[in-house]
Amino acid sequence: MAHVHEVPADLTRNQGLVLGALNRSSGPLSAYDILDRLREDGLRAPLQVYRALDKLVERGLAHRLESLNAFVACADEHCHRKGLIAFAICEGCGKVDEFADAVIEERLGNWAGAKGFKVERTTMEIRGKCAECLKLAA
Amino acid sequence: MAHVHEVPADLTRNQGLVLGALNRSSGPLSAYDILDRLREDGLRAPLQVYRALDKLVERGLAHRLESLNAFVACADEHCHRKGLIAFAICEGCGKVDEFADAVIEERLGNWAGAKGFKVERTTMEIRGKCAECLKLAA
DNA sequence: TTTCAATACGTTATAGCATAACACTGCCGC
DNA sequence: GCGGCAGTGTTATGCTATAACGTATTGAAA
Ligand SMILES: [Zn+2]
Ligand SMILES: [Zn+2]
Ligand SMILES: [Zn+2]
Ligand SMILES: [Zn+2]
Repeated sequence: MAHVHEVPADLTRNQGLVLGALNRSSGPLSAYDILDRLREDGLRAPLQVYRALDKLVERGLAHRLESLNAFVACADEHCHRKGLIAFAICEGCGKVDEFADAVIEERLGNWAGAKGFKVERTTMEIRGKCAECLKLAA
Repeated sequence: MAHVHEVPADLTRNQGLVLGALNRSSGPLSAYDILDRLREDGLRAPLQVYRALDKLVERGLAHRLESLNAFVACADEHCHRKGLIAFAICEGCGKVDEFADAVIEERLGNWAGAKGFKVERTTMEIRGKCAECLKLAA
């Protein structure tokens, strides 16, 4: 199990609930998944979840996985949105591994510099099978 | 304007129409955008477009941009789905630049090798502003 | 040539993801 | 107090994608 951030004290109620749901999950959750898990806590509409997610993602406490239309809690102790983050997503068990790579970041920076392109954010998602799932399938 | 593939002869009617629409567009199109542009040609349902897109993407003639839920025609003469492809998407004008980087690919390969992760496909999308749009804003 | 499998097609209905618009609340600085 | 700002709650709506059905076409195997 990867590192789990302590929950910052200044989150609002809804933000705390949503981050809690993400932290308790073993894999990515869609906004509607989250909503379903928080109905008992009083959440009723998708927008309540999306608004909380926006803030969490903005602060680097959660990440959006574009290729899944889903979200995960940040699993990297040092992450908090400095620099490029890559995700490896297992199609077998759904687990997500989060990592950073300075060389890749530099490489992208070079490309952007050469083209005069100003990078605002980068999505990098690897889909495949994790070691455990490969072992099981063998 | 980037290179445009000649349209392979063995495409079905619907596939040809969809690829045509993508080729004529200056930017990414959603499946529903494509549908709207092809109603005159007889297309009526999203599924007709999605099915064609599936085949085109499979063959490397088009690409899906996960962060936009949209599609582009392949713009790289050599592309055809060998290896990792990265996309730089301008938030200003919508233009998409497609490129490959062997170093990044190798780097990801290394990470995957070390983790025992089997890569099946990779999404890499840079969002930002292209040189032209930056010039205009200045 | 019949038969069978594979592939594409057309249509309706439905599921899943995301935001617009509006009203209201509580908080903090002025 | 007042004005601004961030958060909230709610309803309605829009966009993206697939399920499930049946039909048509094609191209080999039998
Ligand atoms: Zn993180
Ligand atoms: Zn796995
Ligand atoms: Zn391409
Ligand atoms: Zn631009």
